[in-house]
Amino acid sequence: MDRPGIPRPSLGRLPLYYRFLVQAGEAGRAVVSSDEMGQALGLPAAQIRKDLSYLRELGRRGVGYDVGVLLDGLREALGLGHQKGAIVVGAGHLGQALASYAGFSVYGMRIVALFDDDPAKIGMWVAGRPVLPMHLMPATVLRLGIQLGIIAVPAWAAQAVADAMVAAGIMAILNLAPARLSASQGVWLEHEDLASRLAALAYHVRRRAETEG
Amino acid sequence: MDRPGIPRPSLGRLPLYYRFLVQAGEAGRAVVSSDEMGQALGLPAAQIRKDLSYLRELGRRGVGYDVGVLLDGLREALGLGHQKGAIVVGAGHLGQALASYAGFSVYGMRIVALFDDDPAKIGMWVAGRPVLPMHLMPATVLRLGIQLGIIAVPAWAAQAVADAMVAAGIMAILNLAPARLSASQGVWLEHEDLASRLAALAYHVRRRAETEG
DNA sequence: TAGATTGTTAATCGATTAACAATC
DNA sequence: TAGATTGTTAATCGATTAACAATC
Repeated sequence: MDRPGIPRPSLGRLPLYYRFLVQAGEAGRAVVSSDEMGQALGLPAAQIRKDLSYLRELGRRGVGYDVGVLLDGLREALGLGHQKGAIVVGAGHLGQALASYAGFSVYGMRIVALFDDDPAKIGMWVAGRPVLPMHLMPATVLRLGIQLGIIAVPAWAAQAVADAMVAAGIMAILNLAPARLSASQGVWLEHEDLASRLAALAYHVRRRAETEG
Repeated sequence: MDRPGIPRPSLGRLPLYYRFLVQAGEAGRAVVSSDEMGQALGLPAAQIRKDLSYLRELGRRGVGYDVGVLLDGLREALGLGHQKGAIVVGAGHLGQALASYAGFSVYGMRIVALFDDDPAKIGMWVAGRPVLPMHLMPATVLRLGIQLGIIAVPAWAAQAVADAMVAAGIMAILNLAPARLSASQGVWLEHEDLASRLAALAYHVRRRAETEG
C-alpha cells in the first residue's frame, strides 16, 4: 500500500511555507496567495502551488489560501500534530548549539536531552536539557516515545551512535558528523555535512574570480 | 564566456569524493575505482564517474583513478588550491561550534575570526579565534582576503549581516539562520536551515508509523 | 589475449515551469 | 460580469542510470 509520497525537493520546502504562515498568522493575515508566498520566499508561485497540491486541496480558487487551513494541512502532512521530542547524541559545541537553538519550537519540536560518554559533560545542563550518559539513551527514548535523533559526534563515533539509535527505536536520524552512515531499512537517515557544504561554496568563489579575470 | 559549470547535485558530492580520497591516501592507497568509492559512500559507481567527468579526464581506463591525480583535480575544480579563510558572524553557540569544528581542515579551510556585537562576547577567544566587533569585519575581510562568510545570527539580524558581508567583498555566503535572504547578483548565497531539515524528517516518521498501523 | 574499468552516449526518470480551465 | 487565483495538465528541463566502446 505504498502511497506515492511527497517528492523530496517539495518536502524540503514545506517547512518554509509553514514558518512563513506562522509569521503571517501572527501578523494578523487571514489569507495569503501563492504569489505572495513566492515573493517572500524567493520561489516561483507555480512551484508553491505544485508543492501544496501534494497535500489535500487546501486553497480556494480565486481567493487564495486560508492561513489557518493551510497551517493545519501542513501540520498534518509533516506529522507535527503533537509536540515532538528529539534527542541529540554528542554534547560538544555543536550538540550544545542545537540544544540552545530556539528555531525548533516553531515546528513544535523540542530537544529533550543530550547524550555523551565524556564524564566531564555528563551531569551538565544545557539550556534546560540534561546531558546524560549514553547507556541511558535507550530507556529515555522508550519512556518519552522519542522518534527523532540528531548525531553530533566525531566521524569515527557516528556509525556506532546510529546503530544505537536504531536499536533504541529511533525512526529518523539527522547526521551532522562528516561521515556517510548506514541504517537498517525502516529507518530514515539524512546527512548534513557543513564542512562539505562550505567546500562546495569555494567552487563558486573560484568561478566568480575567473569570470572577472 | 559562460562555461557550462558543474551541475549543483554533482558539485555537492565532490567534497565527499575529496574526503574519501584524503583518507584513502593516508591509508596508503595509490589507485581507487569508482566502484570502490561507490561502495564506501553509498553512491552508484556510474554517478561518481559521471560527476568526475565534469572535471578533466582524471582516471585511466582499465585501471582506475590515481589518488594523487584525482585529489589534485578536485582541489583545482573546487578552488581549494591554497588555504582558504572564512569568517563567521554570530558568536553564539552555533558560531562557537563552527569555530571549534575540526572538519573544515581536510579541505584546507579555516575559520579565522568571529564577529558579534554583544559586548559580553567581544574579546573572547574560541578555539584560538578572536571574537571581534562587527565594525571590524570589513577591514578584516579586506586585509586577509577572505571570500567566504557564514551567518550564524538570529533570523531577524541575518539580512543585515548578509548586506554587510556583500559590502565587505565576501563572494559566497552560507546562511544558517532560519530566514531566506537575498544578496546582489554576483554573490553566491546558500541556505542551510537545520530546524526545517528536522521538521521535514518528521514526515518520514509519520509515514513509517502509517505503514505499520 | 582476457579481464578490468573508465568516459561518454543514450534512455529513463523525475522535477520545474508554463499554461489554462475551474472556481470564487 | 470581470478579475483573481487555485489545482492540474502538458511541455520543458535537467539529473540519474544503463550500456558500451575505448583503453589499459
